[in-house]
Amino acid sequence: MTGLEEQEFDFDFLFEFNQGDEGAAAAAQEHYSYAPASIGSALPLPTPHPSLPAPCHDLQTATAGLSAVPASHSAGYGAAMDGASSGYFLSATGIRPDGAPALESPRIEITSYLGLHHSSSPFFHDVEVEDVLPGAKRPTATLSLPGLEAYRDPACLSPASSLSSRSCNSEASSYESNYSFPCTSPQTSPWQSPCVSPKTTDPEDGFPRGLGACTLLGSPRHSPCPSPRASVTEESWLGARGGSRPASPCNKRKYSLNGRQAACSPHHSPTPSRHGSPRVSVTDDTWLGSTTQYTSSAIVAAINALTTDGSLDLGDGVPVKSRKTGLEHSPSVALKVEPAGEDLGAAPPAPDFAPEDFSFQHIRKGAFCEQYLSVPPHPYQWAKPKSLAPPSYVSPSLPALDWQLPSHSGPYELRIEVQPKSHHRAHYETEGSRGAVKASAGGHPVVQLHGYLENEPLTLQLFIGTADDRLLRPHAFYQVHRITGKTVSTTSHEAVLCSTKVLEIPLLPENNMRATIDCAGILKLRNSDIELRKGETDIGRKNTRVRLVFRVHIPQPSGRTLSLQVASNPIECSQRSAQELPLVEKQSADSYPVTGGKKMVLSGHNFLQDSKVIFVEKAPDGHHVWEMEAKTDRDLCKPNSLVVEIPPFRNQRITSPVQVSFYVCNGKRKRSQHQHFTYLPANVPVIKTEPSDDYEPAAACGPASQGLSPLQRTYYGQQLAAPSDPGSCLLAGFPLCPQRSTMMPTPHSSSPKLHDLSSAAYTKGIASPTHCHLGLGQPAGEVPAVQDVPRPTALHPGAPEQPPPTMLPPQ
DNA sequence: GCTCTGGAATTATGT
DNA sequence: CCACATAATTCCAGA
Repeated sequence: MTGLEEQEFDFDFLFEFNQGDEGAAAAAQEHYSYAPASIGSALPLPTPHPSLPAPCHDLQTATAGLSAVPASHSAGYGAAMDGASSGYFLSATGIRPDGAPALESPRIEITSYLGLHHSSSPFFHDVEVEDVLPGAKRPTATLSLPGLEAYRDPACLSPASSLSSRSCNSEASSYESNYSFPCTSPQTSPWQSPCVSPKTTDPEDGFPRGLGACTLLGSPRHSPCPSPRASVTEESWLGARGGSRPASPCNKRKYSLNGRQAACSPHHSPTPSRHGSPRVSVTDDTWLGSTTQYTSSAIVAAINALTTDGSLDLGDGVPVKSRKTGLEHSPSVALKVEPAGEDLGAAPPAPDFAPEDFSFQHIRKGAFCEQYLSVPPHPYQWAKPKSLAPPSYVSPSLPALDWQLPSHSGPYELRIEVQPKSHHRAHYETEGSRGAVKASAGGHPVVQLHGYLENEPLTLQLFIGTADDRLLRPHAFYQVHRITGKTVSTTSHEAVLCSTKVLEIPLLPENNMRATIDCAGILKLRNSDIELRKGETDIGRKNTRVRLVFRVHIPQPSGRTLSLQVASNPIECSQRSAQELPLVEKQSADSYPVTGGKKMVLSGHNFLQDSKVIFVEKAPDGHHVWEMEAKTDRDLCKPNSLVVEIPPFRNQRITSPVQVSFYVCNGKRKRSQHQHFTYLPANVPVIKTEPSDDYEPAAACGPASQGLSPLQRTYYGQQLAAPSDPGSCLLAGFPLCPQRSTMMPTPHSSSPKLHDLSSAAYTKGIASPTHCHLGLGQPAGEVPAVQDVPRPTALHPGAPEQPPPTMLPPQ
């Protein structure tokens, strides 16, 4: 709350961070040989990388931009990163122009990358692009280009997405150590920074209320596409694509075969990691494994965090297709897409806002964008589109999208009053919009900021986040899609942050800081487009659950900005799942003594009389240690509810809580996501204690307990710490989920908790050395709500990483 | 004429 | 390398 506290937090955070970094760094080095030098230096790099910024189009441009901008934000981030950093950053920042060192590394990678591509040929397009660009820059530029295009813009493919989310932030988040740090980090930082930098420093000023500005710079890439789809008029796409399908598929496959490798190699060069199978990473197992890696990932994360945008993406990430599309489509894209206006990119700021926009919006855009974005004209064709890109502003100071933020702090609480339906069929770029996300009871989700008594309107940011067990972060395969039309009553504006589309919705005092979200649809990006991105480690297959993530940035008297965030319950976005797969939305109990026997009511969808409920205990390595089919009451089974008897745990003598999971199975491969459940020692009181119990045990037990992932532990701990939450924990019917239910946000077990944490809690968690060592990024996961404007960064805890073994989504 | 949808054909990917 | 199953994408058509 107060400044003091906040400061403390930050402080702690930093402190840890540093430690963490070191550790991480060390780890990283261990893992990656190349890393050492590069990493260390790299991080600092913050420098922008020319390439990055470049948004989109032009290398040149980008470059220019970079230098020009220097990266404010990078600085900020940088600081965060290196521990020492702060100082470090500063210097860097100030200096920063190019930070030679940093650049170098990136460049190198890039170059290679390019070269590879060319040679590899798979990505022809890229080549072309490059050609366009002046050779000199190429190295850097190259990267950017890809990214840009990738970005989707145009038509592309997954424009937005492509980079999507993660790029910036996430990567790190990504967690996976696999990454090629080398590549990534360097790139990332550099790039991003560039983006940010522009203005970075104070972005805030510009933003009035917290918006976020966006950024686009980074966006450059975005811009291009930003919405390509979003606005999408898909038409363009269609046209462009021609054989759209072919394209993607083809590409994809190719990639997988060649492309990927090719790509990898290049990229990899630096990094070995990525190994070709990014996909792998996703799986649970992977995670588990990765856990150890945290450190490295943490580093990466940090880096990413620092960098605002996801440079990586751009560079490598972009799939060939994208490029292609970009080239091909861009023209069209530019035209069409944006006309709509809204979407980003295209149009200049003005359009969107138009009448509706509020003054503040205008302010932002105009001012910010321009300020920050001063994007040079684009020489190249495709450049145009990009330039059009919207104005997003990135404010360096604002927390990266993959940072974990609390939902409440002091008097403020950002709450989802009406949750979205658990199913929403996302639309592809090739399709028309499938409408806005709706509430289960009809109507639309509603979000409200409580405790805000000022008269200044604020901006509510909305983006599509992940719904797996890992820390919440922008979803790489889905983007929010702005819906407009007569049926939409809520004004909104689309911006792109680090390749993640963000819908900005005004929160007005006259409306009690409450907003009905009837303007948000969900766009599905082709897996093939995203998976090819350079830093992308997540796999799209079966990764169809998302959460709506809302953020609000509240200016504080002290000049800092308090950022709050809440995530909705998970939303299944695939067509098939909506029709066949069982889905558990709620469970009447989150924990129970090992004796079992209690009836638990599951609410959700697609339950059948033949549905089976399987309880599973996984070892840290992901292997199933125990499986038990629970008894279900067929008579009470309804499509939306299922009564199951909690089976006795295999070990009746546990002394600390053991986390397991269960899922509903309708046959063969029709299984729901795993739901968390905690078995308590026989004599432990069920209800309230849970959190605490879990926590302790977890800590004590260590991995063995397995069930508890680091994250969870953290969460629990946090909860405990936070006074406020505790109550919530109990939720009437749903102990575990309390948060969900109560608070709202969190869908999956873990995340929710995070959100709830109070700042204090937050701090706490982070602070604990333990966490750091663990690598947890978890702690890091959450970031202090308040940030100094200037400081942007910091910490990014970045490291989100931590994947709890258990948590991983099963599927 | 256009958007929103539900359904389903095709294509891609994993085993 | 083929066949089969399942997931992902693209198309269609009706409201």
